[in-house]
Amino acid sequence: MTKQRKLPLYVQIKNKLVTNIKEGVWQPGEAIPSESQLIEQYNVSRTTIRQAIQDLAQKNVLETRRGAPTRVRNEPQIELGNPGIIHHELGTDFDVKVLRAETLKEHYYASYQLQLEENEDVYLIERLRIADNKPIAFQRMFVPLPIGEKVTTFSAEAFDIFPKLGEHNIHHTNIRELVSASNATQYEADLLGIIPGGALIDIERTTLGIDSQPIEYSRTRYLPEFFHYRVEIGK
Amino acid sequence: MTKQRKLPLYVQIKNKLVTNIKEGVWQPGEAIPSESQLIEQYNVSRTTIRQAIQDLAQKNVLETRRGAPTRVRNEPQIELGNPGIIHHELGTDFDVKVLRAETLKEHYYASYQLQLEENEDVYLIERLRIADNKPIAFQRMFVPLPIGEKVTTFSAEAFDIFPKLGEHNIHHTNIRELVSASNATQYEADLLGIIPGGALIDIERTTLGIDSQPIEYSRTRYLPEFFHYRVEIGK
DNA sequence: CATCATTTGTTCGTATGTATA
DNA sequence: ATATACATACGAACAAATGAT
Repeated sequence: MTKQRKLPLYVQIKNKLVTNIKEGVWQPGEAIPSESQLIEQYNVSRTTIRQAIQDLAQKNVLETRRGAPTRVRNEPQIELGNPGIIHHELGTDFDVKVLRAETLKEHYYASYQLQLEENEDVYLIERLRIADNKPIAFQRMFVPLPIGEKVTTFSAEAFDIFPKLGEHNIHHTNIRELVSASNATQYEADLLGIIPGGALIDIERTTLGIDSQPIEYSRTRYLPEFFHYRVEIGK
Repeated sequence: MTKQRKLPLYVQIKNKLVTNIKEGVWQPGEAIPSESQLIEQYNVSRTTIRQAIQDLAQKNVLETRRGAPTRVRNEPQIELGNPGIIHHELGTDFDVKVLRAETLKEHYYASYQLQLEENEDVYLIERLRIADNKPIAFQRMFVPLPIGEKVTTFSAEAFDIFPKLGEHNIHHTNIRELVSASNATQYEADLLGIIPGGALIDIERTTLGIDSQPIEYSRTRYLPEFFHYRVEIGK
């Protein structure tokens, strides 16, 4: 049935450990049973247990320390979105301010990016990202009208809208980002409190839903000193 | 003297294997001696040899396949460990111009990034990237002196030095990039043919060798309209 | 095409070292 | 200081895939 009989023992053990973690039997930060306990429980050799644990420690699921019990990692980077890419806003106290939120009858480029038909409306939200009472980014976000109606209810609360969208059963699969740089326009400069022409990090993002249709196209311009865009390749 | 006596046996073995690769005793793509040969050669158990090899295999330095000899990896994962990152210079005809190449006696920040000792010298190369006879990027690259001596021989031929370094048996594992934006200084503006203050894409890169020691730290500033930095997350 | 020696993969058992609580 | 935990290291045996004869 499960066909697991043909998998190596240590892989079977590994699967069982992962299952226990996913089902919350062992909570993050908690210690899992010791090697000798697992040996008894599963009736296998120490080698087998260790290989399973080592693999998971390698994948940052478990954390081992000589002399101390093996624990489930706190931040289970279940690599669902961050394969080495880190966006990081600098600051301690964050806020959002909605500048504009309305339906657009005509916006060729946004419609194109969202792959909408001619007659479909686009919803535009312009927002300011604020950290420690200082504006650090300006965002223009375009979404299809049906999504816009939902987004507008919380666009003033959370800058990252996708966790909230998830609560409304709108999930995303792929995110594509084009990182560039641009000089602040007079409008942007006024908003961000810098001189016109100042360099901004320019992030153009397209987010795809589960059906691979775009659900968001946005351009965000960050003050360089308040945003880290870090990429790690390899390992 | 080397203090290696206190390191675990398998780590010592690992270091010896890495040394053999770095010195070109075993070329990329080539098979290393079998486990039983290594057992005889180093007079340790199979467990020890296997742990060393497994560590390196998992770091993508070696490649193991059941039944077949273990080999040194060819190109350290051009796309495999890569979560969809595309750097793309726009243009058809590319060239490089070396502006400066010399040993620096003192450069605190570069030394820190390269994790060098106080007394170790740093080699600096300043280059201009040219596309279709137009300068599109300015790069300041810092490398440890031993590597600098090799890089200098081809730094005027290839902008991407790592394939060339590979031919000299200097391989890399991890690349970390921090993408930001900055305003062109007077000097950069003159080099790139723009006005001072113009926005540039600023890429700060640290490259690690197979022994996880940094082998390059560089800052490259691109004209935004001639460089795409694209990231794809998910799937 | 089948055979077979070689090579890596899996699993057991055992012993000792070393950090933690 | 002691018991417990993980880390290192040895040896042995069989399984499974490979590559050459």
